[in-house]
Amino acid sequence: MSADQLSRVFAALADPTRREIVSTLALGDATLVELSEPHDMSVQAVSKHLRVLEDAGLVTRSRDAQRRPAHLEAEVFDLMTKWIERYRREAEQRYQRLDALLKETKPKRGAKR
Amino acid sequence: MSADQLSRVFAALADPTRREIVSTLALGDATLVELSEPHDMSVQAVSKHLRVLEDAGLVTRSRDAQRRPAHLEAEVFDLMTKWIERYRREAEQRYQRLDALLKETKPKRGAKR
DNA sequence: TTCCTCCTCAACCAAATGGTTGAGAACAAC
DNA sequence: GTTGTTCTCAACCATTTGGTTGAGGAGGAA
Repeated sequence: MSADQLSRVFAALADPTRREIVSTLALGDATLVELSEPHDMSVQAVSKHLRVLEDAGLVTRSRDAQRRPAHLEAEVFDLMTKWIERYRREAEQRYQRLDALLKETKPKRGAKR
Repeated sequence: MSADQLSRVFAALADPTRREIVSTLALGDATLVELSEPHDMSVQAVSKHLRVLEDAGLVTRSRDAQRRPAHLEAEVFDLMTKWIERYRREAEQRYQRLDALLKETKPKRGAKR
């Protein structure tokens, strides 16, 4: 929906550490310390990454005593794929039209608006 | 392929201005000034955005006198969709397995590695 | 109670990001 | 030639980002 959320989702996945977190969570929910173990950085740093994923709506967190298990929200991926597919399809169609055109005539691309 | 390029592609699309540029280019190649007109910022600023898209491999540029028409490269989108689809599918499968499991027994999630 | 684990908050820092202005190269047109 | 357009480069600035350390709250276990 909002351009803002789309921006946050793309920005969240632009970081390799956060993509690894996502790939871990795809295998099952996990706590902060569990998510931190594979990474060579402080727990606080991973906590910040998790927060970014949460703000983007890619991750939700529940409560289990002092633990806060993180859970991957797969639906948000659809936001991206829809956006991507739209422009990929347009670009491909345009490419095919151009291709067809080239087979007939030698067009002079009129650049003006 | 490289995690680096994937990071650059996601980062490039995290900005609304750059997404608008992509959506414009999906309709056809365009020069810098043409791309700048709709945006309330300097040509140099748009040039920087275009550079980011270029570095991510989303855009290529040709040469026409002093003009440098930008062209959208649709193939790069596949990089993203492949990455996304992979984890979306995993997460969905896991969800369905968990769902099936819940219908049989009451499982205690063993959090330890 | 005391102790240990999990997590968060705050302050700080260096580097990257997104914008600006000004100068100038390359080229077409007059 | 001069003039105007397109684009790039460099310097600068404010804000954001991605990390650190230190302190401390909440809660289970001894």
